[in-house]
Amino acid sequence: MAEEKLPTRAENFADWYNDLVLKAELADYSPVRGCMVVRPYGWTLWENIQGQLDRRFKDTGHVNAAFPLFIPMSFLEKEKEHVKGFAPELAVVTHGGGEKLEEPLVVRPTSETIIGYMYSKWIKSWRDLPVLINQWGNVVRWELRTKLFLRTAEFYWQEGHTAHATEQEAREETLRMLDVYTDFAVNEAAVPVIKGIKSETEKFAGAVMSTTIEAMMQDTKALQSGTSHFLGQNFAKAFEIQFTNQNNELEFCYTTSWGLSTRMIGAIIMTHGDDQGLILPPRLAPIQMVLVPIYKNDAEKASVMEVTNRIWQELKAAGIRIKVDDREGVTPGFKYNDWEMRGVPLRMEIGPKDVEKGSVALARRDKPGREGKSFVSQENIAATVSEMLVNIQAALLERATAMRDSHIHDPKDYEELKQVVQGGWAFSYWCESKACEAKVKEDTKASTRCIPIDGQPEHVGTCIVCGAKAKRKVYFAKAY
RNA sequence: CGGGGUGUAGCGCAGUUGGCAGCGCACCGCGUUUGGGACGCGGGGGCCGGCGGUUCAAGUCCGCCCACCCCGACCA
Repeated sequence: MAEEKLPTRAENFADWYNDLVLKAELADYSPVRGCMVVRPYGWTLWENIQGQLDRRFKDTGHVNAAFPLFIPMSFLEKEKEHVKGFAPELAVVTHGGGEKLEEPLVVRPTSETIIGYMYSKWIKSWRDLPVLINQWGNVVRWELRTKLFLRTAEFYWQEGHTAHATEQEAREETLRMLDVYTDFAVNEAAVPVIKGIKSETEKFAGAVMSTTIEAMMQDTKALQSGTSHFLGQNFAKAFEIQFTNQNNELEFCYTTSWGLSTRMIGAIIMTHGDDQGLILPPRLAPIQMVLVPIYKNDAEKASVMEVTNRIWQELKAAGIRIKVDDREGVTPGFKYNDWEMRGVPLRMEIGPKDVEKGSVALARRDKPGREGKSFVSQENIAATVSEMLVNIQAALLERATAMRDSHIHDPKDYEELKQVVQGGWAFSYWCESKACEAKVKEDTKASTRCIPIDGQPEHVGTCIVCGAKAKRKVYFAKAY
């Protein structure tokens, strides 16, 4: 049961986040350092995320499969950049069945290698392509500093792995899946994101090009919320994923990979939550509406519960995820706070006065106090509730977008850039040199987040750091 | 892995010159309550992070170790 208040976001955003995750019962610390236990409420949220993504993957022609947790160490070593990137954070199994293993097994940090190996077995002809497979699973990366959902040693995600005959097709796939993520984030999670391309230093180990969706949290830090990589022929060459083309010539495939993890839950928390607790977007919320019956004695209870049950049936039949909080011995006020902590988007109260008047009270989670409260007729209640959930979903996206846009700046010089990244993002011309990127990081702790795909200026400009000619603009921001 | 901090009931903490291990919340029982975090009465719960030392006596003093948290370097 949730109890007591959270620290405010202004006081201490990090503590607010941690406390909220625990008190809303999304997750808990595990006895294993850096790992988390996802509790039923958090997992149901993840299942809803999975459902929406999986639907989109199937709609774009992908199928699911499952690959093993263990990967031979030698597989990782086959792609030079890949192993360099992941070596420091690998968990390695050296023993099995009481015997030392001949070759150590890596607990997968991602599955490009083992899937590449399998693809080389499965792909022979251009007729076998494209291969469009997704896997839902867990991976392990031995992180030094962890934070629930945002960075844990083990996390849950999906990883899509595709193989194509041509570079163009693989590049299109990379961007198609980035669009899927964008559509999901914006329209299901109500998290506004900017899609763009990662710099050379920020890209995935082994990729030719990494793309990302970046979201701004309420502390203005950036959160990479999903990534899609064009891997070129790097993994195809490492694992000999080859096919015979229509001219009977042997060619290497072009591959992609793309992933979105339980980190998205962190994005939702830090995008929408307030000082009362979590606020969940209705489309993903495990419980969309909680119904609190109110009564003083048995007579009132009988009449209130009659109406409560009728409305419960009606809303359930309309497909609304609803819970009746009929706990005895806790006051309605306690229940309000309890469900607000858990972020349930809408609350309905039914008391003796409502029974009398044929009304119910509705309270929107996104608008605290009187502003979010309304009294509506019991007539057509399913339509009223559905409409309100749609409105809440839209209001969350609108509020988050306004917050983000008001914290993106276009600094006029480097001095101003150093200022703005302390409390927002800078959108500036950049010459795309590692030196300038490193200088910003050194001076401000802000890194390049992405070169956005949309919204690039028509004209060339000058790099905000060194003044050299720059074709494109990039976002600089502190990041999680 | 460097710097700082904290370890006492599920959580948050107090514990004086070393002298019976406590408080608040939570939990259990009974009763009264219930439209914004109710109240009364009763109750259960401890390897005081671990190991060693000093002492008649250690939560308290000393040494070593461990764990976790925060800040840095690395990251979905």
